[in-house]
Amino acid sequence: MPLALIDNHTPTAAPRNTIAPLASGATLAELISLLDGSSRAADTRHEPLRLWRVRAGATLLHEGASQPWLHVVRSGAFKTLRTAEDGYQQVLSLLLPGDTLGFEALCRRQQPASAVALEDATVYALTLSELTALELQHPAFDRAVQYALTRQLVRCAEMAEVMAAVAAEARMARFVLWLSSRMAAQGESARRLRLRLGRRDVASLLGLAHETVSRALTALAAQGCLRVNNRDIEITDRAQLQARARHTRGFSDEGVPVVRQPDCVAA
Amino acid sequence: MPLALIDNHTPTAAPRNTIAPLASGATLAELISLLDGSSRAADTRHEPLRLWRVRAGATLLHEGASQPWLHVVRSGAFKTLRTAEDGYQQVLSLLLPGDTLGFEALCRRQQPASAVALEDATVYALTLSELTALELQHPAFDRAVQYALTRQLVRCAEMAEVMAAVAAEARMARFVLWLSSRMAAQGESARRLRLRLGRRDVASLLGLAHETVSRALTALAAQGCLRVNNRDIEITDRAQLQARARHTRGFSDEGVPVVRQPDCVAA
DNA sequence: CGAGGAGTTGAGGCTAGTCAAGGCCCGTGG
DNA sequence: CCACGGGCCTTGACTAGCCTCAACTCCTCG
Repeated sequence: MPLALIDNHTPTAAPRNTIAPLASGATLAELISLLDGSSRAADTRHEPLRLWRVRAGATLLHEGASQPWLHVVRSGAFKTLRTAEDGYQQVLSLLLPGDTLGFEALCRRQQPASAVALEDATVYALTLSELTALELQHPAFDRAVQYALTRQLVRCAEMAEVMAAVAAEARMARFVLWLSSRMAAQGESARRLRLRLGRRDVASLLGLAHETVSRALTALAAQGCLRVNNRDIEITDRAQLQARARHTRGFSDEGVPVVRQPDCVAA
Repeated sequence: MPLALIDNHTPTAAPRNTIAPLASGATLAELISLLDGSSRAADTRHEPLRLWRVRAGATLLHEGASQPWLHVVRSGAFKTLRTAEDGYQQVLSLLLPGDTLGFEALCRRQQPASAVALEDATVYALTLSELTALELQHPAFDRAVQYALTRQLVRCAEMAEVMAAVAAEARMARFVLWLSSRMAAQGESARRLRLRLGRRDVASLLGLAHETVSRALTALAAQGCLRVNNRDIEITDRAQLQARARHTRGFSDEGVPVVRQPDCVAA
């Protein structure tokens, strides 16, 4: 059933189908290795997994819609966003291959956020019942899903740490470092990376004005930490970039001894 | 239950055992209902689940330690924090009953953050192998764990939205509303709530100066949104508080009715 | 070629961080 | 018993960083 969902981000008519099923056979083993980050190409069994191609700019998930589909990003990138009642679009996260999409529906009736493809992408598409059935049949898949979910929890805490930086330059530096580590985890270069988001989206994600994002990037470039060309960033001095990331306003250094006490428990 | 227990935050030697096993028999059904938020008291089978009592101020999880224990908060509250190399303690999250603790170890060798009890608490304690065994034996438990993990993902996105508010007063207002909704989900009052964190911890969590937190609270109180007494907060005008939460700098309340979609489905 | 969006840069005002002092509540110890 | 000390919280004054507004350039696309 070739269902063609149409994105609504253009006030004019959407010309082509921006989301379409992909015929290529996808194996469960590939999905599992994608979820838990391992690169093992296990069994070659040919499970009938649904695969979708999503065009850049298309909206895969619609905020507020009760969405029956659960996704895992296979290639490409997405941003999630919530639109306030005044129309402001708050960017909430950046999703890369291996990340889950729409699993929030497991505990909420409606999707809490929209998901928009930042570039052409492919995603696995499962229904809730398919997910539970696969989990029951394949314990390895079950663990892989848990692995992916907890990994995203870790990512979330990392982003909280990025956001908690008080100074704009530090926040920007932390975000670049965070993205770098994510790219490294994907097997891509940790030095040269591509900002998939526009300045306005980065600003929204970091809670800054987009002019401040631009200024922070040029400032970091002027200090020799980065080389910036539009959305392409090269980290030229990682150590100094990390120093800038630490730099909270006023709190430079304090020798606070860390108390290390084991609150132990008898087994 | 009496809530005004004094915390022993003395950095000197911990006198007594601050974490101790609890003999009370805990059922798997109770844990499942705790995880997925339902209140059904299902089967009365007496599974030998480990239960710990944690004194206020005690550190349940140590950052960096390879921790074999996975926890689910049964009562009380925790904060998670990461200490930077300069000694600054960054508060990352606030955990309440039903939240998981330490599951990040499922995809990381080390605990990414410490967890400190804000008040006397009880937690379930499982080893990784016990978790997987229980999940294999009891599909309901497996789904409950997934439910809890995705719920925490949703919470994480909510916190990102709180943090993304540019104005300090708006950020504070959003945090109070967020906490209120969490307390309501716990079955407690959404109007009168108790900040479990000190001003300094709230400031750290929100990325503000603790003086700013204090000022924002008094400002919101002066506007009639709140009544503040130390860590006890009463929401006196929820509508105005929500208006303040929307208030991003410059984008004041212009009546721009864009799209009015139903906020939530019944029950 | 014009339109429009994205990015950059500058000027100015105001928020919020910083430093400092004081009040309050609790603990300890004289 | 009260003085003392050390937290936590509050308030004030000052200042700097960031948001706002407003240009301008560059690039893409129709």
